[in-house]
Amino acid sequence: MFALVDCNNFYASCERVFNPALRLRPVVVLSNNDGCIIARSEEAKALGIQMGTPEFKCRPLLKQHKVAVFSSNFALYGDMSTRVMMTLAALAPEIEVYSIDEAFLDMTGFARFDLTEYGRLIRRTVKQHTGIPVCVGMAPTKTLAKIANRLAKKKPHYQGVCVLKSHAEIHAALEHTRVEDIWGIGRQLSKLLQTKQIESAADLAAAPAAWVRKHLHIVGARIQAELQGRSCLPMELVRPAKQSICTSRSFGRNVTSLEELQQAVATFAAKCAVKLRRENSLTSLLTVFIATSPFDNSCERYWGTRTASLPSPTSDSIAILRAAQTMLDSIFLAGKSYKKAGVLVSGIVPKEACSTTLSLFAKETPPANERDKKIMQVMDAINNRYGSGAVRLAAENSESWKPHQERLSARYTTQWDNIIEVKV
DNA sequence: TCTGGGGTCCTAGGACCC
DNA sequence: TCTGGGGTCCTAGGACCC
Repeated sequence: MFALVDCNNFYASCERVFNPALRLRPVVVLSNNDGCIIARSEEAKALGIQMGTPEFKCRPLLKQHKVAVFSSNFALYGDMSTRVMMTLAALAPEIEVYSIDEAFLDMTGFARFDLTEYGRLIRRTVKQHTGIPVCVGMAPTKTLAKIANRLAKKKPHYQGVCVLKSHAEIHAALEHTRVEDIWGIGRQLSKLLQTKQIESAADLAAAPAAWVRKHLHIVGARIQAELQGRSCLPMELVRPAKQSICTSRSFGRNVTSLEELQQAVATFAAKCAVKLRRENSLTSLLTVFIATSPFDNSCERYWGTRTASLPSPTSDSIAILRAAQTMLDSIFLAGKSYKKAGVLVSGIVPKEACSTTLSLFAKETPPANERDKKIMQVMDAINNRYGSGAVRLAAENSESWKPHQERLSARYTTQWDNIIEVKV
């Protein structure tokens, strides 16, 4: 058996934990740059506010119902996530952290327990330790556990815990689940399935296997097997190293000058390098992109992108930044209003794998490499102790392009001097 | 005025190898 | 009339996830 534990309206719930007055009010959380609504409390959902709606489009509604609106505060959500996961890790032999607000638990060996009762214990414990409400779904495969979790959330009579064990329970759940609500079936595949009159999860489970394999490929075949109770997706206990790392932002206002783009790209490049070092990885491929707004109909959209391989794999902020700046120069077109930029590193290799690999043509000699490595170590150490941004490269600057974050709550759990902001 | 960010996997097709 | 068989690697594009 697998359990899927999923936090309810996670970002909105995080804001509520530290501001109990919000318990009686609808709450929404915005995406970066205060653009779209990406999390809603139950009350906000009841008002008809849709996921992904631009904030400005529902501003009157938000105001009318006195909705509490927050900028996204990832320092807070990330830390709260860690606390939830640590609590869950103590409640099961194995845990797979699937996303910031979800984890699979291995329930093998729990057969002699009352699983529903155990699910309630999980809910109570997470709520007590962190203040975050969660729902629990349990079933013989991950895909079925996802379905169980969805029912636990949607049907009040489950009281937050749904266990699908017997054939009858599973079949009833599949009949009440539409194909587009199955984990791994998105908009396109749903459309295809509709044309074949496959509308419920039960229909998909019963569909001819050869047809599924041909049109939904290997991924769809796996989903079908999982719906039938054959487990194909094992627990993944260690997170594999990332294959690519991207840092990108929409700008708070239009940016036209190369200088401002250079500052943005430098900031993103340096952030990618920090993420790489945290992963103990090196990159060998760098992509830089800049883009105009997709919503501005007055001019044609420009998406400038360039990818280049680096002379040797690196996680050095300075080396990555230099390469990124050169690439930016080659895609910059004067006279355009840029709304977004980003840096992506790929071709990632583990640090140990190439500690001794030197480039045949590299300009820097090994002593210079060693010196730069030490600089990065010192920078990381200072930033870990005194907060990120305590020291940074001079080229990094977010004065002019900084995204909007006008309704940011405090970093209640990661910043000492923010603790006093707690209001009861 | 105003519309997010960060990932993964799979497939098909082309280039290339012997 | 007629031109093998079996691979790998890379990339672009599409689909999906949170």
